[in-house]
Amino acid sequence: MLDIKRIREDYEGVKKAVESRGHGDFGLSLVPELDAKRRAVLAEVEAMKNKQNVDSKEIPKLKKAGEDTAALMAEMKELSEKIKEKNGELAQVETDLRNALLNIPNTPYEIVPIGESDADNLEVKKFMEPTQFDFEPKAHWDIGQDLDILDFERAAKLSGTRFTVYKGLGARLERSIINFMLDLHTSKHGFTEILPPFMVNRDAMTGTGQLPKFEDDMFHVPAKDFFLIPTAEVPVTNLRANEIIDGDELPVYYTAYTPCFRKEAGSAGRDTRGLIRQHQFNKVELVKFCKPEDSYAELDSLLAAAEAVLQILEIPYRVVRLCTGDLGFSSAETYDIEVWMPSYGRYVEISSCSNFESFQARRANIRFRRSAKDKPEFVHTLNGSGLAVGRTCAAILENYQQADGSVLIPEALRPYMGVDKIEKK
RNA sequence: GGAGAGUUGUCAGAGUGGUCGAUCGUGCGGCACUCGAAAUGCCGUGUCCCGCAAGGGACCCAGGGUUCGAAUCCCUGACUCUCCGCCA
Repeated sequence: MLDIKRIREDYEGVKKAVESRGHGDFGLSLVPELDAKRRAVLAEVEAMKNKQNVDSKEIPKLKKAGEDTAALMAEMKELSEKIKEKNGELAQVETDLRNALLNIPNTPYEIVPIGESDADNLEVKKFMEPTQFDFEPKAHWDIGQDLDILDFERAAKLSGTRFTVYKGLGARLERSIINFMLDLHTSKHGFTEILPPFMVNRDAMTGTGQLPKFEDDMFHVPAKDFFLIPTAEVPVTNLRANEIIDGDELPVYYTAYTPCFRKEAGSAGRDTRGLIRQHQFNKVELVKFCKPEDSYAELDSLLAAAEAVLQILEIPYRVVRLCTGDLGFSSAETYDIEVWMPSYGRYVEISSCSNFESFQARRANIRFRRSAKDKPEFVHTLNGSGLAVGRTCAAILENYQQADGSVLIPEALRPYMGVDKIEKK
């Protein structure tokens, strides 16, 4: 959520920033009028309430003096009804204003390139060259089926398309990747491990920006009005909702493994094979809370922590800075890490590292106090995948495949796997 | 799932219709005393909104209701605790 004061003071600047995303003004133009109306109605209501407060204090005094209060009380009754009416009007304007604000995306950071789609993203770094093979490499879905470690057909029997069953060393590989990532981030990068609920309420989903706009992308559990989390970002960021964090505690670093659930509603026909786009996938997430002045340095170190995973696993990747048109709703700046996927013949997103500045903090009401004397301020929140586990698994299968159909296990995973190779039985 | 109790400021814990934003204690900040500290004493200590300001409004789990007036009464919901049931 954008700061209403900022919209008031720099409407043109905010408008320009929001429109740089390329999808209109997201209803921003409704805000000034709603804001003005809210303040006008608020002033009226408060004036009436002031009269009510002052006059109703007279009643016990009059009663004590033995005077008749019937006339005054009748008058007050009338006022009370007017207040109720005006209050309804105020509540309506406030709801309208809040809804308008909740549907406006974050303003892109100044260095975000202007662009329409992922074609306009800017490559800022590259690690290793794309893997070369002296044989015809296979796609991970074929490798997985040939080695009997991935079973898409039986998964379809259980849950339909976009689900996978991992089997044997496949299941073990997925679990090894999760443990490797968590161990790396907790022991080398200073993150505290969190194991959160996988279902959350509406407030949490609104706090990080998934609601109200993207309800259709989420799996909903009607029995309790819960949502299956689309990313650990939701429970982990909202862990600190409605808190005032002691300034000395910042920055706070959390990491969490969770499954993620997404409808993938708008992506029919895309990535229908393999592990790339699933309704349920595993992810290790990194979340940070920090002081505003530190957030861009924290984004750099967050990105570095995520990159470290692929560097240690020795898998080729590149980093791109997303352009305005590709930037997520809540984000002010995002770097995507894209891993080399031989079956696609291109780089595929495996992590998205974003600085949300105060956008989520304002929605979820996450503040901090620099010292005991200072007023609370909103923190900046950041998060990034560290990394998507299923895609990492796919990248390992494809980049580490051998001519004989086996797959070598990256050195760093061998202690977790107990074997150095997956081969056909 | 059934029955009961509870949810108040950093914490602990009063308050059952009218100067209650809220007693007392504790914590925290400041001052005094002290060589320094402890102990003690004094003062100050929530958040949000509107307003240039003066000031005003709101918040005692959340949302409704009753009333001239609600932390206090009523209804609904969430959560916590105890007992029973069920269960990994």
